[in-house]
Amino acid sequence: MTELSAQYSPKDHEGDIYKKWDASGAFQPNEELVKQGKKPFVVMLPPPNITGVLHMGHALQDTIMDILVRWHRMKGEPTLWMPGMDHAALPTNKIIIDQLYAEGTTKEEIGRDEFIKRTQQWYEKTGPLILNQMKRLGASCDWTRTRFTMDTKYVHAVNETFLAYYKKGYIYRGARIVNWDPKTQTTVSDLEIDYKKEKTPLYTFQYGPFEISTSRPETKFGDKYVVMHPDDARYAHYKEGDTFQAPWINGEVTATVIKDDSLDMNFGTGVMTITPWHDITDFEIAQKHNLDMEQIIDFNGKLLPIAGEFAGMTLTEARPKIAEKLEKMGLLISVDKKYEHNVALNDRGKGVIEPQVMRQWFVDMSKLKEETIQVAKNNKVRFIPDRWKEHFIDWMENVHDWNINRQIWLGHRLPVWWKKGTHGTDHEEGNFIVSVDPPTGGPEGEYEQDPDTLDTWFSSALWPFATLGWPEETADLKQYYPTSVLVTAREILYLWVARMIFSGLELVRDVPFRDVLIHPVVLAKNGQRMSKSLGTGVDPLDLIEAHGADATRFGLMHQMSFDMQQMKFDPEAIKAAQNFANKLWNIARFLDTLEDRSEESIADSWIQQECARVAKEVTTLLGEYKIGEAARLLQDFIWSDFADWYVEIVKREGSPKIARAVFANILKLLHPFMPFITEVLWQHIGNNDLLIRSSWEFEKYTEHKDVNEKIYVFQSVVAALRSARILFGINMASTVQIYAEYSLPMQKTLESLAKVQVVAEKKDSMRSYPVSSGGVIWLFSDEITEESIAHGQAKLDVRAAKIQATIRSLENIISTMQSKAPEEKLQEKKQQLSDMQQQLKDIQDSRALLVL
RNA sequence: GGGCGAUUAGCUCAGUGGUAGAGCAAUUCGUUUACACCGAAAAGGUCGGGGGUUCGAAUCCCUCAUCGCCCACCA
Repeated sequence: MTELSAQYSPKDHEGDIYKKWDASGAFQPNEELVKQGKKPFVVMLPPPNITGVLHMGHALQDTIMDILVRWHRMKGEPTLWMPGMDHAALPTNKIIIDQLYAEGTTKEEIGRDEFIKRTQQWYEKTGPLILNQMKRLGASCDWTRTRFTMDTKYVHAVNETFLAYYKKGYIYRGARIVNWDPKTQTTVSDLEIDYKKEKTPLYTFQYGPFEISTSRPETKFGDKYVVMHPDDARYAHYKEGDTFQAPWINGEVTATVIKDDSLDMNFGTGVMTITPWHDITDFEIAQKHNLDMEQIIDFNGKLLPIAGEFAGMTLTEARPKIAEKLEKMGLLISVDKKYEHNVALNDRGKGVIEPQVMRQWFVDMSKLKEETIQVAKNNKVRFIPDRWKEHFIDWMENVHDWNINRQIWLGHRLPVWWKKGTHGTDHEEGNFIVSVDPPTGGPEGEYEQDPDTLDTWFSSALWPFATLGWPEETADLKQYYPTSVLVTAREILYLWVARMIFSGLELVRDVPFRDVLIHPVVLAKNGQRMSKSLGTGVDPLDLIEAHGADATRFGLMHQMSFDMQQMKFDPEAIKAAQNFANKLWNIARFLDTLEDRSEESIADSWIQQECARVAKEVTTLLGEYKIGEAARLLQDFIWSDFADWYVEIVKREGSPKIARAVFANILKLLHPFMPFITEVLWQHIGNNDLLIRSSWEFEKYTEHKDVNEKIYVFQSVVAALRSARILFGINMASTVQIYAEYSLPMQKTLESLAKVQVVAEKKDSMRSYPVSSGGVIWLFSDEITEESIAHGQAKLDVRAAKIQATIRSLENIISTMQSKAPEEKLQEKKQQLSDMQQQLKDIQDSRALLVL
C-alpha cells in the first residue's frame, strides 16, 4: 500500500482515474442486465452548442446528471448517459460569415457548397472541446455513442420527420407575418425574441375625422383602414365599411372604417390605423376582416417606393422627417416624448425585428399540442419542481403555429424540391415535392432544393430518439426509449422540452422522458447574471484547476436546491468542499496508521448504526431528486460524526476493522458526488474492482436506543468538561480530576479525550459542573481560582436563564396541548420539560456549590 | 398587464405549526495517533414591514415593499 500524501492533490489523480473508468467500459450500459429485463436508467445530455465552452450552468447541470447516473449505475441498473452536440446554426453561421469577411470575401462569392465545406472543417476543429471539458468534471457519459445533430443518420431523421409531418398535414406553407431580422437576414421564432424598453416619441396625428397615435409614423404610408372598438360610444355613429377622405403623407387617401373588439378603448383616442404587413396584431385584424395588405419596408429595413420621396431611407432616418412633413401639413396634434414601448430584438445578434409578411413553412400546432397537454396533465411527464407543470400547460394551450424555416445556409436544408424558378414566386402552388431524396428526372424538368434551412430546435426536438437510431427500429431505441429524466434549465422549457414531447409522442408514440428536472439558474454572488462583459463570470474549469473536480461538484451541490429558481454562486463553497475532500483524504490516511486490535466498543455499534441511517436517508433523498440535501447530510455525517467523534474514539478503543468498513461505505455513499477522490481511496484501501461499478448496498438501519443514549452521555460529558476547562481557566495541558455520580461510558477514552482522570470517590475540594444530558460531574484542579469561579457563576447564570425560558415555553405548550394534542406528543413534551427542569436544578445546585 | 420565486446571523443558504440552524468570515484558546485545507470554545438573529388565523407562526392566510426571473405585448 502506497503512503498517501499529507494533502489531497486532485491533479495527481483525476486524469488517471478518468482513463481507468473509460477503459473499463463502465460508462456503457450493461447490455446483459438489459437482456435480463432490468429496467434501464437513461439520460440524454441536452446537447451543448458545438461552438460553446463549459459555463457554470453546464457545470451544475452536468453534475446533477452525473450524480444521478452514477447512483443508478451503482444500484445495478443498466445505465446510459448519452452525450452529443448541437450544430448551433445561428452562432456558427455568424462565425463563418465573420471569418469570410475577414478574408475579404462573402458567402455568396464562395458559394453554398464551399460554405458548407468550411463549416464542416470548423466543426472538426472545435468539435469536441466542450465534451472534453465535461470529462474534466467527471461526466460518465457513454462516449462511444456520442451524437451530433449534423451526423448523416441524424440528418436523415430530420428529413423523415419533415416528411412525416407534411404527409399528416401538420406542415404547411403559407403567407404569414413572421419576425424578420434585417441584420442577420433571417426569420426568428417568437420564442427567440427579446424585448427592450425604449423611450420613443408617441405622435398623435389628424387622420380624416380621427386622431390617431403612433410611435412609428414611418410605417403609415399605406394605411387606409381606421379601426375602433364596436362598443366605443364615441364612435358609434361610424359604421363598419364607412369611407372617408383624409389628407395624408403623400396625398389624399380613401380610408375605410373597421370595427374590432381587440382594441383597447382606453388607449389614446381609441382609434388606430393599421399596417398589416409590418405589425402582428394589425395583421391579425386584417386577416379577420379580409383587408388589403401592402409591404412598406423591404428586407433590409429600408422604405419601398410607396414611401415616395422617403423611399430608400432607413426607418430611423425617415421617422423625424415624416413627422416634420406631417407637422407642416398641419396634421400633427401632439407628441408625447416620455412614451415608453418595447422594441423587439433578435436574441442572437440583437438585430431589430421588423415583422414582414412572407411565405414560410409552419408546423400546425393545433393537433400536436393536444396529447402533449394530456401527458402533462396526467403526469406521464412529471415536472420537478411541479410548479412548472401549470406554466407548461398554459403555454401549450396558447401555442401558435411554429415557423420552422430560416434563411441561412447552415443547418438542415428542407427536404422540399421546387420546380426550377418557382420558389418565391407567385407560382409556388403545386410546384414542389416534399421528399428525402431529390426527385429524379421527370418530364417537368429539373428541380432545385428549397434554399432555406430548418430552425435548430426542429432538429433538437428529435434528440431523445434520433440519437437512438430512429426512424430505424434499432435495439437502442427499443431498449432505451423512453428515457428516464431530462435535466434542464427553465429557459428552454418551451423552446425545447415542449417540442421534444410532442415530437416523441407523434413519431415514437411515447413520451421522451418521465421526469423533467428543472434546475436553478446560476447567478453571480451579487445576484447579477454571470457574464464576461459584466466581469461576473466564473469559469468552472478555473475552479476545477484550483480546487479539483470533486470540490467543484460538491460545492455546487452543497449550495443547490431544486426549490430555488436561482442560486447566487459563492466560490467560497468550492473552497469549503475542497477542505472537505482533504478531510476525507486525511481520514483515510489516519485509518492506514491504525493498528488492528480485536475489540469492539459501543462507538462501533453507534457509527455502524448511524452510517446505515445516513445511507437510508441519502437513498431516499436521491430518489426524490433532493441532491443538495443529500450532499449536506453526507458532509455533516462524515465530518461531525465520523471524523470529529468516532475517529477520536477509535484512536483509543474499539475496532479498526469496523472503522474501515464504515469508511468504505462512506466512500460508496459519496462516490456519486465526489467520484475521483472516492475512487482513489477505494483503490487505496485495497479494492481491486472499481468503485464506479460497486454496488449501492448497505446494512439495514435499526435503531439501538441504548447505544444512542450512551453516546449522548459520552458526548455531553466531554463537551461539559471542555466548557468547564475554559470557564475555570484550566490549562489544556493539565489533567483534571473528576468524579461522576453515574457510570461514564467508555471511561478510558473519555479520560484521554478530555484530559481528565476519573477518581473513585468525591473529594471535598471538588467543584460541580452540570452536564446537558443531566446530572453534574465534580472536578478538581489546582488552577481553579476565585476569579474563575466568579466567571463560571456568571456563565452558568446565562445558561440557566436560557433554560428557564425554554421551560416556560414548554410549560405553555403543555398546558395548551392538554385537550387537543395526541397523547404521544404530550408525553414527549412532558419528558422534555422534566429533562429541562432537571438541567436547571443541576445548574442551580452546581452554582450553589461553587459559591461555597 | 399576468405569473413565479426570493427576503432568516456580516456573506451564501437550510429550516412547512411547538426550545431559531449549517458552512464560510470575524473572536478566544490549542500542535493531541490523520488533517492548521485542523480541533475546541464562545459570540452573533424582534426570521423584509404591517395585519389576520391559532393556546402557540420563520412556517398558514391577507397586504405592502424590495430584488430576480418568466410569459404576453396595446396603436
